[in-house]
Amino acid sequence: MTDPTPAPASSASESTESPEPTEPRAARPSAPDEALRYRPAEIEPRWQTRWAELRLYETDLHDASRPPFYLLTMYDYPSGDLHIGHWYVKTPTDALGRFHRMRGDNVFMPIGFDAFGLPAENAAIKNRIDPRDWTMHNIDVMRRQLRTMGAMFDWRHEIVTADPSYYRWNQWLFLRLLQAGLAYRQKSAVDWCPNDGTLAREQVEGVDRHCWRCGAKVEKRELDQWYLKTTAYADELLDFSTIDWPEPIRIMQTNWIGRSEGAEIAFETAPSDHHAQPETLRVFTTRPDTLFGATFMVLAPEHPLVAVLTAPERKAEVEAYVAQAADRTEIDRLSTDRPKTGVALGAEAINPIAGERIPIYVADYVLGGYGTGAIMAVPAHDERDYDFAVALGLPIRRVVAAPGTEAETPLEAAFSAHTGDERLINSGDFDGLPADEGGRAIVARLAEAGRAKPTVTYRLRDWLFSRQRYWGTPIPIVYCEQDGIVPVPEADLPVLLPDTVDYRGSGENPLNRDEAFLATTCPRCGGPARRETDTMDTFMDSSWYWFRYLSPDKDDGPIDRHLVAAWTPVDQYTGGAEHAVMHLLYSRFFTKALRDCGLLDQDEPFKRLFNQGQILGADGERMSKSRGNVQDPDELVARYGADTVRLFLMFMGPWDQGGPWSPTGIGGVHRFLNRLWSVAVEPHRREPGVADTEPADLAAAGQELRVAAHRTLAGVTVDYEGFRFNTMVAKLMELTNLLMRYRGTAVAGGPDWQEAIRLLLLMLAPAAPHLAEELWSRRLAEAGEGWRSIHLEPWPAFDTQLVAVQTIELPVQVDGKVRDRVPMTAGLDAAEVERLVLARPKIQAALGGRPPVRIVHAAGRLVNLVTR
RNA sequence: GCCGGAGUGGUGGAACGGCAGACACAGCGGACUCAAAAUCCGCCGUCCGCAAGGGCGUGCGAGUUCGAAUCUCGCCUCCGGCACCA
Repeated sequence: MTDPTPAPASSASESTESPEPTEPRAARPSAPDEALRYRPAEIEPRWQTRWAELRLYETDLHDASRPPFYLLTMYDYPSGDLHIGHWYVKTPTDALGRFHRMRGDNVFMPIGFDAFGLPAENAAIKNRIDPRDWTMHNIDVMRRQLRTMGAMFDWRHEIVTADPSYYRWNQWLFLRLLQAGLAYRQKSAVDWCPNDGTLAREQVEGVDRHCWRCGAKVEKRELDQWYLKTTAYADELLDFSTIDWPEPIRIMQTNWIGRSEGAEIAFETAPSDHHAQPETLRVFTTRPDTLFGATFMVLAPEHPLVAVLTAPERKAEVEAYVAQAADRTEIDRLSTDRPKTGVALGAEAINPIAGERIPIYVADYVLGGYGTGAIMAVPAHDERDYDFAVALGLPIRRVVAAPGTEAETPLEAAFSAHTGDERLINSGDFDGLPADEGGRAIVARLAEAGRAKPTVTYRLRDWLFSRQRYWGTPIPIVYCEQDGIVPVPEADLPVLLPDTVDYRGSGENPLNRDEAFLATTCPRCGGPARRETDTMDTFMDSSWYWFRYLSPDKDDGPIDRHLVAAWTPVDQYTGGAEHAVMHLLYSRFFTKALRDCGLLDQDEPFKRLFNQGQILGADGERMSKSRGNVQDPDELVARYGADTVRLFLMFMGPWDQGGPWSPTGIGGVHRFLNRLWSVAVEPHRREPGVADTEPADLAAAGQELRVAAHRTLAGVTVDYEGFRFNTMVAKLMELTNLLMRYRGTAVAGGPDWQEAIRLLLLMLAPAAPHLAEELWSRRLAEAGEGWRSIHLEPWPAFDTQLVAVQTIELPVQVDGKVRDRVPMTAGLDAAEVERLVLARPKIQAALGGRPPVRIVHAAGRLVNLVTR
């Protein structure tokens, strides 16, 4: 999704020098029969075709006989080709879906493309091609690449957001939000990228404030913009109680929303020669308890009262400062270690509780966009105010002190500790009150006079929704000289994006020059009107796409209420954590907004979320064509087959961890599949050079196999449930290695062997679907049974008798150090265990004649003899 | 600066209060081969020791516990997010 990978620069892949000396398909003269060799290049396309013919992955959304399981993976921006990172997200997700399906769920796993967005336009400008052609071509390439994964995507439900059949409903939904009062237009300073136009706050990254897509430095510009009222849901968005999401994401969203409780306090300005009229200056503070310590006030440079209150003799300096603040590069403005600057307005305000007159300053450390854009400055108890006061030589008055602190002890830094024991000082009637209580009392006293009220503010801003770009959903609005802003009637949707665009090599929106698009009539008065040329942020597309997947062709509404009720919220969503505060927050907002528009009956979009890690380039940097560190999966698939690539990605490490890409080890996974193949296909064969050793006890060996198979099954089941694919693969390797040991002996081919192979294939089916299917079909044919896809088999149940531990080797510690391992039957009582343990010579030696003063039993796991 | 996450063999990792290093990669040795490749088998934290065995080991330092890679506190390093939010 919204992958910022730039347009394909040049034909990329210089043939990656593989560190593997392995050549998997080298001729093996010792294998006489071609049909007995594992050849993924032959079996994988064959089964993919067969599955498609059988419509194996076309989910019947109306099948009520099985529980629905909506498995969603973030759709992709069609940047032109898949890299290994796409496989890293999608193939374990597919394994999870297949596992759920075998467990009896009706799994729906759709796929689509986030097709609007800037790279298409950048490519268009650069290469003089149509963004639509570029996008659609890329989608074709990616469809083909996605199919090589062998994933169970239901392609009948594919979505391409740049298609009018999709974006028409963006427009329809926007009109509903507008009706509901959740969309509005406002002129305001916005972050502006010279290449990419307007950026959302979230799209500006880093200390130097660069564009998240192109990296260019972001400027400020005043524009009329469309906004969506995300802030209306700030409190509801803080509630995660009904969803199971990773804690880091919940924390990031919580911080992003940034709720603070405090009070709004109204100060009056003191009448002066140049401004006799008192003005009200509202401030927001989280520390009303420190009101008596306010020794000055600060307005943000954008504050409307700056110009009003400035004394004539201060005018030049104040205006210069404001202008400088506006121009100041964002690097300076945002750097927290920059010395505080500011200038006095030459005006004073009156502290509403103390009656004291305090000077008013303008300073850029106060933000125009937060709270009221003005603060009461309490240097004694706020670090920033302290720095400012020191820089300008302003008074600092302590009003809160810990018990036992001398009230007049000079402060060397702002005192903002909060243990609950602090008391008010220098605060008139309020002296001696605990800080919390004092704050409430001060607000209450002011509230009586209408000069304060408890207030909550948020860091979260409304969603800046307009983009000055061509390649997006046109906002369905016209501007009429008579009627002003007029929504396009539903019946006239979609407002189509014109097919031909005239780029002139600039990032400026070509719609602004497109007369055929611009000129229209007012739906209200029929007079001449102009169309809105802004298009929607592409996060609009991704804010509801999972609803549309259920009924992508529905042409009388955006969503199918029945299917939505039956299938959503999404049961499991997978994708990258880079969307923590954008897509994942907008989607939650949007779901709630649609609910309040009466279109849905649910509060959250995604019940459960899993963030897989990110695969970086071999250099540890983000994979991108420009860095030349992209791993092409096609190359690996050609060499090893899709199943090996899938399994390798699962085996690399914990799925949520990611890490730098390294193909080291893929050969090991491939060898594993070859071994698995050979134990299944040629159980009786013995490799040249292997000694002829029959197990001494055939029955015991058989039992060992059965026990191992069932224990593997028990473990693998838990691993799939917990997304622990790496240990799942390791367990399958262990079982295969055990089978390998008995290959070519009398155990091979027997019932226990057959049982182990059967379970092994079923366990492997979600992860390596082609190989499992091939071996399964051979097995059925050999047994003379009719063919049935392994992917329609139920997940096997393990035998609890076999899984239960019969004998153990109990580790025995003396004073915490392991000294021996004692074999015994499981489940012995403590006395018996003790007797066995103490009889061991090694233990006696370790005790050295000292009797244990205490014996700790961890039943079945360990015994610790303590002599101290 | 604040908020997250992570530090375990040569490497990816496993174990998540109870046998540290499962499973792999790389390396070393062997079998097979005229030979090589492929395949199969074995060894593989570190130090002392011929061995048996023992010492030391999970970023550093304390602590809790019979017992800590795992829990607590304080540091260090790396990665991600936020960044004057009053």
